[in-house]
Order: sequence, then structure tokens, then C-alpha cells
Amino acid sequence: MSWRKEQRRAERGYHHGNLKEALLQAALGLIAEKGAAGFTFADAARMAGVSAAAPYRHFRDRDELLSSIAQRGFEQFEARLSAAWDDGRPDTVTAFERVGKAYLAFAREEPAFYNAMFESGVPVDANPALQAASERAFNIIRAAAERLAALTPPGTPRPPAMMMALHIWSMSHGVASLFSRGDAARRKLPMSPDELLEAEVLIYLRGLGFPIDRRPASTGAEPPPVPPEAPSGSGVPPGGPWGKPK
Amino acid sequence: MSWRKEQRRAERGYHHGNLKEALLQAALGLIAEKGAAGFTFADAARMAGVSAAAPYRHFRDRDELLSSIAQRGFEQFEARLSAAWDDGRPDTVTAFERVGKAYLAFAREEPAFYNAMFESGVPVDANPALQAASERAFNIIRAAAERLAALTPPGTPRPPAMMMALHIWSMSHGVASLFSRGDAARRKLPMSPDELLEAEVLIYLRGLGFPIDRRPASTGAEPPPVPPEAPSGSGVPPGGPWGKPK
DNA sequence: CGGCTCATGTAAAGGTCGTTCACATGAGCT
DNA sequence: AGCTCATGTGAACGACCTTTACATGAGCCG
Repeated sequence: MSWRKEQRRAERGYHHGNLKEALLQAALGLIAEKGAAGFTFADAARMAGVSAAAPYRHFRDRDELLSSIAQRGFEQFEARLSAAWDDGRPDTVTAFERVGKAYLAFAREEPAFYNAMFESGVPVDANPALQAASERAFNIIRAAAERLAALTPPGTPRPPAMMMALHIWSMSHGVASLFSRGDAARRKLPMSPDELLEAEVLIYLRGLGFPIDRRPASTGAEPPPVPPEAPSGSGVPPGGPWGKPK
Repeated sequence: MSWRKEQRRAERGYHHGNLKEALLQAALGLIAEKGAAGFTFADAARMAGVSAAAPYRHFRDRDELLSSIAQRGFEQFEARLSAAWDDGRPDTVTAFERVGKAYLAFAREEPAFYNAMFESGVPVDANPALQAASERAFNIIRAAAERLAALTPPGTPRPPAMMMALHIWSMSHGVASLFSRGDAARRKLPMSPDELLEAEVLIYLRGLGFPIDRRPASTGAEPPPVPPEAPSGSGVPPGGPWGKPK
């Protein structure tokens, strides 16, 4: 039904139909291609088939479009982190590592969003909705850290969950930003960004007292003292968090 | 001597004298103010008191100027990291922590350089000199990691130094990029970026088997097994790497 | 159906930038 | 003194961002 309506709008009625959405999509594509810096308002308009002034009916200016994309990015980011966390199933440590992988996967698979979110110079506090979205995403990490902190083995001081969350975030962002992005700014690595981050997080967790698997150092005298969870060694490749300690 | 020469050049002789340097300085100031994205070639020219076309006598285009600044940034960066490392004096761990602090200090005190180096979208491999400078800076971290890795307590597998260096770098960059930069993009933190990074690195090192001070968990049964170095607890506040494990 | 209104799009214009080109200037050498 | 080449100027082009006055037509009301 309403075939004509849709059709006419799509086929260049004077009114576009849903230009706002079209602009967001166009911008996303352009950012993916040329980075947030190279993206231009005029190009997005052109790609949507409208005049250069049309976008101003939907966004105050170029920055607002960028900030909208960043916001949308944080929403999808939250969704993916949340799915990866899966409320800590099947066990906290496994789920936690999955979150780290999801972080990098997002940075890799959604470069446009990641760019808009973290590298476009958009101030987080520009848009309250943006800030809220950003916080909701971070809260996933925070919640995961909270659960992980609650598992610290007895006899070990319990780290503040907020701090853990910030640490994990900084590691993830650091790896993503330095090694897992862009076609050009990449350095040569002895291992993949995923492995790098995984090892980093595992070493960090061990530093907090978590009994992470370490085959080569295993004296065979350490029954996992963490109740009632902790397969813990889940994704650790043999040889410890890093490959082969030659 | 040659008073007249200098004077006339400074007072707007047709020829500027050393426009190249003036442009670099102007650009640096502009980037510090408005970010690498907001910096404009024309503005730099204006600030140096020359026409908009003049800069092209010294830089192929805007990107080359940016890349020059990034290169200079990496050189200063290397100098500061190198001074902080001080070849591992008085002991490796202390010096290592100093390097971390120097990293953040540079990001905080030289936002223009840091921006040009890591957030301007300049591809590292654009300019061979830039890439070389970048590598020299990283090599400081790498060398420090190397020395630290050599100190792993006996019985603990020795981590690859390269990996350690990358980990430390990613932590530093993550913290600097997320929390220690820009007037706007900053989040509210329960602790300073410096403390955050210090705790992060210490926990990481402990995860590698380094006997980092932890007063509350100290069983009193651990004579420092690291020869012949290691005051190691150097800058650690009582209560472990973080404040108070309440 | 006819007309009103308002959201949505257009065209034109002003300002800034990046960049190029022909031309001017003058510093240093012979 | 004169030549030459590095360095700076001015004008011009095209692209972009943004504003303003005007056009269009979708939805609604009588």
C-alpha cells in the first residue's frame, strides 16, 4: 500500500521523505572512507541528492550531525558491549574477556562510529544526549568491573571497581586507537591487537590477584581458590597470556 | 653586530627572515588553542604577518606542516622520555614509573604536539623522518621494557619486552587520550590521570611477577627476590597501587 | 474540492580556506 | 653594478560552511 507515496518521494519529489536519516547514513559512509576530518557537509547533501542548504533543516550545523553520529555510535557500542557481557555468563572472567574483544571488534568493524565517538574532536559534553549515551556505554564496563571486583580472591585487597573499569577502558582504547585503526596510522606488531589486549588484560587481572592460568609457571600447587566461579583460564593460550616466553 | 640586518628583517622587510620557523610556532599555538582540526594554514600565515601564499614556499601543503610539527613533537617526546628514563637510574622500577609520568606530563603540557602526533590524522608513514622520529621515541619505552623484563623474578616466565612496551604504551596513550587531554572531552574521575596510570602500571607489573609493595597484603614472608636492584616499592603509596581498599 | 499553513527544499550570496600562477623584490655572489 | 634565485605578493579558482529570501507541496480544515 501507499506505493505511489513512497515511490514518488523516493524518485525525487520536491520533498525527500526522510532526509535526516539519509544524511546520517551518507555521513557514516563518508567518515568510514575519509575520516571525520575529511567528511564534508556538502558531500553528504550531494550524496543524498539535495542542495547544500537542505541539511540545515535537520542539523544546526556540521558539528551537530557529527555529534548525532557519535551518539548513535555510543548506543550501538553499548548494545554490543552489553551483548558481549551477557550479564556475566557463563562466568565472570570469560564474559569479561568477551567484552574486551567486543571493544576491539567494534573499533575495527565500525571505524566510522569509533572515529566520530573518540577521534572527531566532538566534545562529549556538547550534547547532553551524547554524554548520556557515552555514560551508558561506559556503565557496561563499570558493571562488569564491579562483578569482577567482587570475585577478588580472599586475602587480596579488593580494588575499587570504578578504577578497574577505567583501567580496562584505557587499555582497550589505547590498543584500539594505536594499533587497531585506520589504514595508515598502523604500526607493525609482533601480535594482533586482539592478542595484545587480551594478554594485557590478563596480566592486569593477575596483578589484582586473580588466579589466571599460566601453564609454564604452574607449580601444580595452586587449586583455584575462587568460589564458586572461575573457569578463569578460559581463553588463555598455552604459554600464558603471551605466546612463548622464549 | 649586524644589528641593522636583524632589525630590518624583523621590522617587515619584504623578506621575513625565517618564516618557516615562525609558521611552525604559529601553527603550534593555533593547534594548542583549537586543535589540529581547527588549525588553518591561512591563519598561520596571518599570524606570521605574511600573505596566504607565502607558506607554500616552505611547506608543500598544510599536511606537510602538520607532519613537521608531529615530527618535532616526537623528537621532544623522545627527549623527555629519555631524560625520565635516565638509563634506569636509580633503579629500573623507579625509572620506569618516571617514564610513565613523563608520558602523561608531555600529553598535558604539550597538547599541541600530542595532538599533532596522535590525533591529527597524520599518517605516521607519510614522512620517513616522521616515522623514524616516532620509532626513536617508542624505542625509549622499548629499551626500558627490555631492562625491566630482564628483572623478572626467578621462577616467573619472562615476558617479551616488545609486548611489555606495547602494553605500557597503550595504557599511557589510553589514559592520556581519554582523561588527560582537552578542556572539553574530559570525563569526571575519582582520581587524577597520573594516579590512574600509576596504579594501572603497577598492577600490570605485579601481574608479571614483580614484587610490588602491597602493605595490606604483605605477609611479611617475601624477601625481595630481585637481584641486585629493586627498591621497587619506590613511589607506591601505602595501601597498594590504589588509595584505600575500603 | 479549495485554500491555508508550515515543514522542507532551492537558489543565490558572502565569507573562509587551500592551492596555484604570474609577477615583484631584494640578498648574496661575481 | 648586475645577475640570479630564494622568497614573498596579489589575484584567481574551486570547494566548503552558513545565512537569507523564496518556492513547493503535504496535511489539514472548512
